[in-house]
Amino acid sequence: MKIATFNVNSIKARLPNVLEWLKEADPDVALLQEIKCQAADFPVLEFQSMGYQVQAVGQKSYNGVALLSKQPAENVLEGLPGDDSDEQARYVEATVQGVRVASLYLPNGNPVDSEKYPYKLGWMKRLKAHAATLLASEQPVVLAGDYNVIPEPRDCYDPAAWAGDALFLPETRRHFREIVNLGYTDAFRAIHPQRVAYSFWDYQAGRWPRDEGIRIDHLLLSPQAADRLRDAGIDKKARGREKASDHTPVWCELDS
DNA sequence: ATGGTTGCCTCGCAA
Repeated sequence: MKIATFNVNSIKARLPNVLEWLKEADPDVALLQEIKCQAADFPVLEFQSMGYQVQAVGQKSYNGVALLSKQPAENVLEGLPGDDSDEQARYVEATVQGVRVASLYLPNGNPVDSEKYPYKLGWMKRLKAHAATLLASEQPVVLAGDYNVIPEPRDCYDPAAWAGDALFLPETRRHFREIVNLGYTDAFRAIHPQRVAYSFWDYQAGRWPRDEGIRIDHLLLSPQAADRLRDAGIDKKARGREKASDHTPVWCELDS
């Protein structure tokens, strides 16, 4: 079972790109972030014609997540539990073939002296609480998406330059580590313990041609999912296309 | 040197 996550940075602007990637990568489940449209405006038919069912949670202009699956998505949960007043479209979760999968778009948090950083940390606390609840179910769980967290210095082309950024502050990394230490496995890091690889390259300042990126898109696996982890990787090809997103897909393969 | 780019769909904000 192949599960992939991809921050598409607008599904409307990226549709040909995403369809091409889907055709080549052929994941069983594709978790998308930053669709940047309302659910009603998501191009459902294009994905259905490729054999995918679509669960989309969106809002106008910003954020938005989707869960595409070849097999039915059951018990769909829209929105991260823990704050009914949070109206940002950043979370969708469902069960596909017995695996609980989530597409999440964790808040960026910049600038750190604004209300955005406490919102990010609050969202991470809610995610930790929910991740703990999911662990108690003892089912395979895959929490995938754009975490907007650089876990370690080696996941960044220039840690010093990012020292004060919301994606790399010690407080941010500590919150991420707390979720992992509940008992989750970073799929890419488990398969490639020594590899330096990135999932995001800024459009600006020639970051992509210089391979100056950061690794912020992750798949976190519960023990029952990690037991089945066969392979994982980052698809750099998508970032090199015309009209590319600033992110590239990250994936894992679970034994059936 | 505080640069530069993309997408939203407004004349700035978010990333």
